[in-house]
Amino acid sequence: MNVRTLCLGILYFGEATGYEIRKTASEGGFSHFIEANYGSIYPALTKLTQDELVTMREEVFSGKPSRKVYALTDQGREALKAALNEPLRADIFKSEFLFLSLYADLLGTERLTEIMKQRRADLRNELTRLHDAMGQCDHPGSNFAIGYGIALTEAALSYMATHAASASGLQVEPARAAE
Amino acid sequence: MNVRTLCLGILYFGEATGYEIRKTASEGGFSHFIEANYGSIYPALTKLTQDELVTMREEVFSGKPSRKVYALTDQGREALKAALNEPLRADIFKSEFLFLSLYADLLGTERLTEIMKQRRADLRNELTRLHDAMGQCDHPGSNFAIGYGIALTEAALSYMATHAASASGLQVEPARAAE
DNA sequence: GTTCACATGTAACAGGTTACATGATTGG
DNA sequence: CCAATCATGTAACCTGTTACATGTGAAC
Repeated sequence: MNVRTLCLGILYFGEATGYEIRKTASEGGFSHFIEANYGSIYPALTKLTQDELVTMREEVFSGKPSRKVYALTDQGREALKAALNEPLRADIFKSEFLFLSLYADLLGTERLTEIMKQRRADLRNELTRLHDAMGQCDHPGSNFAIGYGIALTEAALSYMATHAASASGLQVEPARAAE
Repeated sequence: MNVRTLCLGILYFGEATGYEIRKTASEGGFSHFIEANYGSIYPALTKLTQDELVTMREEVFSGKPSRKVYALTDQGREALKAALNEPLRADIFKSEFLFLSLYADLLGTERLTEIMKQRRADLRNELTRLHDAMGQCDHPGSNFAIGYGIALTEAALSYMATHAASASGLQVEPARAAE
């Protein structure tokens, strides 16, 4: 799923500026399964406007920075539909954390425990963020997606809790084997 | 984490060909948190050989396709360590499936149920694959990573099960609201 | 007065993906 | 005989990331 479709998708819920689109994608309820930054969003919006899939209205206030508000056109809605009907791609999951965990014996206890601690903190933050997002919206599709995120984050957290001991265990094992 | 580090990491567990590295990354126990294909692996291995982080030995059998077996050098092991000690990047998770679920009302019941069914099948397959991988290795780091994958996949599956009804629910909701 | 949130955009660059190109061996 | 698996590699392309560049208003 490319940035174009992402923009169309977010604009489906209502008009927005590039700034707001990025915020929704990187901090809002969508952020756990989507990524996008300015460098890709702004050019995409320009292109989308040229293609007449969105309209742009510039709001200028004297003194204030002007904002460009984008809105979906009928063509844009059709383009979104078309994109949604294309063959579904598999999820992408890349985790440096899990990659690192494979090399626990190269890492040293200190860094390893630091990493495990950090990860649990990150997961707790993510969970809070998701609960907030859930509270702020009653759209059924969003609730399904956010609920999914909550379920997985809770599972991760609980796995970390039951395997906290393994953090050191991972590291000690090779030495034990040598005894 | 780039393909270079990935190659070093896989070679840490023993020598391998480019073909085998790709297989480990895309089908083996690592595949749920890593991705890599030939187009990036082969050039990376060539570069790594030039930089003397790995050695290459060509095995030629008359009639058979020759294979190039790569192995980590001491320098390579150090480079891996260095890479592992760099600041840890956040996980990347992108899901077209969850994105689609936001637009259930645009999708039509047929496609929606099809997608939900497919996803549950995919998750079951993934779970089987992970259990197999777990059975085939007793390295503690790998077990931690695979166990993590199993925990999350099970959570996803169980979420799908309890929200299977929502598949149609998602779709029906807007219509209900209009009644 | 300084930091944070709002707000837009460009350009160079890195990185990886897809498709192409080729060929042997093994098992059904 | 045909499909799958083993096996290597290139080149064009796309896509997105990072860093840069700039400026206002509000809150603390």
